[in-house]
Amino acid sequence: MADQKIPQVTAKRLPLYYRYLEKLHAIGKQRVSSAGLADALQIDPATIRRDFSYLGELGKKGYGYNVTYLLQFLRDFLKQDEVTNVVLIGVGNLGTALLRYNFYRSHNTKIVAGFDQDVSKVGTEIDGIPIFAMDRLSEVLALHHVEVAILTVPASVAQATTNFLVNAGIRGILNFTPARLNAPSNIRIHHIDLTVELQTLIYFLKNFPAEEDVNDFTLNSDGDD
Amino acid sequence: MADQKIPQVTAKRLPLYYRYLEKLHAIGKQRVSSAGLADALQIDPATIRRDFSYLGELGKKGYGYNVTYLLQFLRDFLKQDEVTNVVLIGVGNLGTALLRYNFYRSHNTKIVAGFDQDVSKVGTEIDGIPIFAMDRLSEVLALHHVEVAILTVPASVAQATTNFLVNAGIRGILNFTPARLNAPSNIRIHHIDLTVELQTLIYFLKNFPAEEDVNDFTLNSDGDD
DNA sequence: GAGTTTTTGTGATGAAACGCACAAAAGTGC
DNA sequence: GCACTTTTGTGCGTTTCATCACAAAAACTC
Ligand SMILES: NC(=O)c1ccc[n+]([C@@H]2O[C@H](COP(=O)([O-])OP(=O)(O)OC[C@H]3O[C@@H](n4cnc5c(N)ncnc54)[C@H](O)[C@@H]3O)[C@@H](O)[C@H]2O)c1
Ligand SMILES: NC(=O)c1ccc[n+]([C@@H]2O[C@H](COP(=O)([O-])OP(=O)(O)OC[C@H]3O[C@@H](n4cnc5c(N)ncnc54)[C@H](O)[C@@H]3O)[C@@H](O)[C@H]2O)c1
Repeated sequence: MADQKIPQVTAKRLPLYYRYLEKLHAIGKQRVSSAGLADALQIDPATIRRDFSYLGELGKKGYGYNVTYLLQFLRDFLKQDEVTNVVLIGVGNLGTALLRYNFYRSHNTKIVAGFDQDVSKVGTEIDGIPIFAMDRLSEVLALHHVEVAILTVPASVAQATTNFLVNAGIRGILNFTPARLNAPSNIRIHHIDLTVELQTLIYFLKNFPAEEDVNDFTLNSDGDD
Repeated sequence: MADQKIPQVTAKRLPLYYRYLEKLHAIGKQRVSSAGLADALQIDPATIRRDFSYLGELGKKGYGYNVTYLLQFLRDFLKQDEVTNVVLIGVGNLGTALLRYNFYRSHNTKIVAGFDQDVSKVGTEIDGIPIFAMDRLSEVLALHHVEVAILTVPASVAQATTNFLVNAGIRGILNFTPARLNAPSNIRIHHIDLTVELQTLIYFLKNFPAEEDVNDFTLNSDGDD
């Protein structure tokens, strides 16, 4: 793989570009400029060009970017033809919504199984996705080559569940609980804290009424966050 | 309001501090150091001290921070005693999960109503929260002094719905749809793109297997914002 | 109460990301 | 095929955020 060090923020924007290019391709558009992308995605055109420049010289001066070529390039780069299987732990309100939302329909990610402690849920299916008891975890991970888990259990059991997941071989966790999880440093954890997102929006609204927009993918979060 | 310019990232971390201080207070802890907070929240202690320093000199050298005092200070600063009413537009899978999750239980934010186009949903209640038709929006906003909306409609109607919301007086939108919304610059929009979050996690996992953790609020950055 | 330890608040430095501005290349029009 | 327009790729200054490192202050110890 010829992927050098791509800045974190760039890696977060690539799926956005990819998604919009799919849309352009679907409506038969042949070419697009950084300015065109900028309008649609509300990202500075220079930032977009810089992002692409990390991947190579993908455009042509005076022309812009060829939609089909760029789309294919990003598909390869993001490995969009390989399907990634994931599991979901905690089939409650939020977990059920995520199971029902079929990521696979529009993306290369598939939730292959749900897990829950509640015996009344075990053995059922949600939109064709089977729900298992926790003690079947290792088995299912091995069968479907799963390394990523979505965590939607109550915060009180989040750490214990994490330990269990790590032990079973999970390497990445998308954590929806408000708990800050401890795990070995080779385990990648992204936090999505919906309560904080809402609180932060309200805070900015109350305190900086007429500020400019700020893109906010999870700083996630955020992170990123 | 004695709030100067607080860095964006700091504003996103304050609710995290607040939440943890509540927990400490509940178990009767009197004092906490930046190192103690750092351990629990996985944020560098210098960053934490710097964050607090924007708000004033809240700690005491050689002692740390008084939990009760700091909690009260943050409560005031974040205006945690004022309840903020919000509405939710699009009572589908995700919308229903959010309605069922009572933000109010642990925070100062209350979803007072849901709205949906689907007549079979209008007139029902979810956990005591009434669901209205879209044409009742202005009325409900005025009644409850609502300025913030959570948007969980299909992406295809997201822009039209946004226009409608802005027109009705909404000033802040927490957008769960993958659409990039256009709105006047005085409207604050935060994006939470769950698909991108998942894709980004997988990307990092595939390409940088043994990297260090990166906080990702939403930014979530958000991050993400 | 003198000496030791703890811990803050912040100056200084570094790292990451953003976006201006422009040369160079390619396309378009006549 | 010449003049003009479009648009990329990137050098570079700016902004934003993270973290080191340390003096100063307060708290403990005995
Ligand atoms: N629902 C939301 O809108 C929302 C919003 C913000 C944050 N969250 C967070 O997301 C998480 C899930 O929220 P929810 O509303 O879906 O809660 P929920 O109670 O509806 O669902 C939790 C599920 O986890 C299962 N569970 C409990 N202990 C378990 C264990 N040890 N192992 C496996 N499964 C277990 C329960 O049986 C239940 O099905 C919580 O941490 C919550 O704080 C949810
Ligand atoms: N469910 C998830 O886990 C998930 C994950 C990622 C992104 N999303 C995004 O969140 C949004 C909602 O997802 P969902 O799974 O809840 O979808 P859904 O189809 O279950 O719910 C959408 C709801 O919006 C209502 N609606 C449709 N048009 C409307 C209009 N013009 N005005 C008012 N209401 C209208 C529908 O009646 C429905 O109740 C989508 O944009 C989706 O892309 C959802």
